[in-house]
Amino acid sequence: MPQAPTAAVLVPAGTTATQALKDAGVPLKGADAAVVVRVDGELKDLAWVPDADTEVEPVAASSPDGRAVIRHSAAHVLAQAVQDLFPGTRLGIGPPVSDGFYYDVDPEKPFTPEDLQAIEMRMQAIVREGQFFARREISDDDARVELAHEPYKLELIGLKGGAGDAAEGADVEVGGAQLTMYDNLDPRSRERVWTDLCRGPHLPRTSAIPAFALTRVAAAYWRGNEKNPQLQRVYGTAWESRDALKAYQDHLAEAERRDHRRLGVELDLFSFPDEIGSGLAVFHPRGGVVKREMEDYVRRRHIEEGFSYVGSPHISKGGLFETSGHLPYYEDTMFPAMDLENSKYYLKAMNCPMHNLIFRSRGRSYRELPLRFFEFGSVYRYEKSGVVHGLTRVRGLTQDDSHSYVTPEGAPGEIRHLLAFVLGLLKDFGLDDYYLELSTRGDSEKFIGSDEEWDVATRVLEDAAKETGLELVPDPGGAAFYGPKISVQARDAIGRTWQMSTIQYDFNQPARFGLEYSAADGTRQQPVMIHSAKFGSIERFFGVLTEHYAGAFPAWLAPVQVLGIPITDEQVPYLTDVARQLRARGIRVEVDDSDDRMQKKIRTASKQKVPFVLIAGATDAEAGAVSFRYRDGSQRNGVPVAEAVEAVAAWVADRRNDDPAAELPDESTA
RNA sequence: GCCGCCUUAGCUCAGUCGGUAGAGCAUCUCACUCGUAAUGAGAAGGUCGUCGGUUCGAUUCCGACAGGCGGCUCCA
Repeated sequence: MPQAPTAAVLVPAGTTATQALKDAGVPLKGADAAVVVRVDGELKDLAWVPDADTEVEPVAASSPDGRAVIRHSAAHVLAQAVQDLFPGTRLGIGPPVSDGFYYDVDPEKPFTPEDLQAIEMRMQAIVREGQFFARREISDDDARVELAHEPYKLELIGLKGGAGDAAEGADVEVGGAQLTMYDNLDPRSRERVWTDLCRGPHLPRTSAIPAFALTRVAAAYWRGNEKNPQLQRVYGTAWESRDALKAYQDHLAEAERRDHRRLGVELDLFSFPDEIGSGLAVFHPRGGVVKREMEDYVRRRHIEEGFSYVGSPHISKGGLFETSGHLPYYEDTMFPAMDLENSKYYLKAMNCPMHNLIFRSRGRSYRELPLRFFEFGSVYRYEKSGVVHGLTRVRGLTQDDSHSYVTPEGAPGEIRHLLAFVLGLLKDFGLDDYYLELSTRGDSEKFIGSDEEWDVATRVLEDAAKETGLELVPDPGGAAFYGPKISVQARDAIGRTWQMSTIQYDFNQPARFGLEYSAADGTRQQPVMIHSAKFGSIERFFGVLTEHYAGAFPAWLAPVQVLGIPITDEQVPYLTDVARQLRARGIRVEVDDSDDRMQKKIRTASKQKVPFVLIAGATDAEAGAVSFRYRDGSQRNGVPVAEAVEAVAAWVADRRNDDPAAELPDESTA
């Protein structure tokens, strides 16, 4: 990415920043052009004229701030185009966001895709015209008169200064103490053709927007509150150059290709039959292999880390969830109760109450602690219909859920242990793009327990999280009702983040369940319980992994690890024997004995993303050899069968996450 | 849950300005036996998401419901 021209420039009193930059030789055209200047951390228009000589820092179009300015200006052009084409449309807010911008508007009728095209064309016309963005200060009262026909803007005027709290993005419109309007002026007549309440800064002219495109239209609640009316949110993206826009669009296209929902169909991994219901997945044999490999590995690792594998049912009488405290808080996200034998039975939405009962099944000694229960617990949550999304947001999921029961003194050590375990596991699966989030108590009444308890719990988690050296993002108010949590947020192919692993410190449930252990001095003490899910949910982790590898799973996870392709039918028995030897080593291998031509079989294997393709023709068979073809198209010909079997078996046994290829050593010692 | 859009063969999609439909891939059959991403020919496959309404007639128009997609809100 190009670097901002950061060398400071002196703007003499009474001179425009533009003139000073020009005199200093700072570029004003192109991807590195200065689009605004920074003065004491504040961004100013290029037309800004200081009262006294002032040092400024040019802000390049390609810098994060520069892009935000381009996008903000593009949002204005969007709103202008909308009002040109659909007079009477009211304006909400139009801030830059990551990778683009949006403008919330309230038109007579929702926009159609054709409307979107028309808006984009009108925007292009406005950009070509090269209208000036002119800043104008205005008093609150004058603004109320001028914006009398814009009810949403009037509301913003009242929020001035504190606007950042009022609505995400609102502070870009009315952030400061002094209200400003930005007028769009006709380049020849200098007549005002459009105006908008805005804090700025903006590009000098509409023609300075280098490249933009509208992306989609959707509804959004005014000021983010579902009680408010829904506006039409038009999304767009804008960049410092056509190339940057193109690169972004290519990125989106690539993300679409990696979409786990698409790959799930193409690779025959899983599906969501309508007959079962929304958000309820079935895993097909190939997806089942991946899922089982994930589970086998994570189960083994839990046992190695001192966890005991336990089991619990999928439904329970409601009293259990009353005791745990879940039912009063989350009844609306649990499936409705079944009435049976004068009891209400619920599908479980969490596993912890069941594990608490295992703890309580007999007297516990401090000598047993930390006591660690783990299982693949299937839970059901009635997610709202609009939020269900592939495997990443489902209504039936399986958590690799564990609960550690520890003495209060033992809690910090156990949390460090869990955190190291979790991060190690993610790494074993090749996931490394993530950060930590610390979710703490908020103001809401849902959080139970004393301030002191929360403080202790939060500090313990925070200390452990900081020790990892990973980025730690605060998430106030995001905690569970019973305690704070650390979560690992992983980024998927499209840059969305998904909560994966969680570690939660819980001092409430042990009290609610009356959990006790006998301490060394003979007294009865209450343990602390620490909830932890490593994948989070198997389904979500599956989805994220699928996108991470674009369906080309590491060999140890791949549904089919080796595919044998004969050059002619003659080699089928030969390859079948090779397959037998591989199968004896635990390798998942198939031989393609279909009628297809060899080239077609290779194409099919490539599309199925099989890591090792073993080809054998007469030459190979006579030599007792096979030829490797890897996913990247590279080859290794004439490899003796014993060596080939060993190479594949070793690669898989090593759980290597990189892609096998000819130029890489097949036998890893690393 | 809210707003908008969408639902035609296993998959991806044409199409019918209202007269019950078509392609490619996949599948099956036959021929071909081929050295690193698509051999050829043929066959089979759909009460056009479901239910209701309008109509002489609905896959097409209208409504409800279900499912999907994009956002918003939510996410123990």
